[in-house]
Amino acid sequence: MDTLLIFKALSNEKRLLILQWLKNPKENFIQPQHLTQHEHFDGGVCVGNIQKKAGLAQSVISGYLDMMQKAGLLESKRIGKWTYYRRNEKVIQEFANFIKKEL
Amino acid sequence: MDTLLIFKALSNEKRLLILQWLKNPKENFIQPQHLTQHEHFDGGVCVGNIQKKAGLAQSVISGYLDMMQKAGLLESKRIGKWTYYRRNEKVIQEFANFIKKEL
DNA sequence: TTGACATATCTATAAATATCGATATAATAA
DNA sequence: TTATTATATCGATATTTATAGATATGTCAA
Repeated sequence: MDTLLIFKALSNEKRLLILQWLKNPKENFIQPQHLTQHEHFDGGVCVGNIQKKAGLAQSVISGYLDMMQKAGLLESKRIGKWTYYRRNEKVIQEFANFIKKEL
Repeated sequence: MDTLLIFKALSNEKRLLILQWLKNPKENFIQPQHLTQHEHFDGGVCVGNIQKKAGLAQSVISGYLDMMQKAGLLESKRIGKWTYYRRNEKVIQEFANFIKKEL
């Protein structure tokens, strides 16, 4: 876990919000029609819907999500045309423990 | 508590280290001779000693410490010529709770 | 009061980050 | 195959951050 990368990823208001929004995808994002039941990536939201909610250019959001994934905060899966992103709870938990014990 | 300010303050390696060093001032910094017992600011380390440990210019460290104080992570007290900085455990605890519950 | 020292503030520059629009790539639909 | 849609990458520019050195301010000691 690269703690510094995580702090950098979260030192931006929109990225911090995105991580929090992803705690409740159903309440915070338009629900996609694209997914059939069996290819579900549970809790995942496609780039376009995150972009609509965040209100920044598509290229910006794509870069943000990539950065957050590289920090370990998110994980993604491409299904057809769409890339779905969701929280990586394991890393987030690890980070929370680091804060509690080492910070 | 301004969470975003805290994340920004900690999104820099040296600032993150300073906060961690201040958990154990005696082990991490030269002990100052300047303080008499009664005017002690327990756990506080003067700017110059933090600067020596961090290895950046004095003006940079002064700015870092000010930024960390504005974020609430540190508190300071001027005693004579020296300004002592120490951790603000209350805010750090609050931040840890935020991470655990809201992140 | 002057000199020395600790810290804070100011100025300048280089590097990193934020952001957009345009284009490239990948997948699907017609 | 071609057009359309979703996402990723590229190129450009503006803003922010990192950093140093110079100077100002505050405090103490001679």
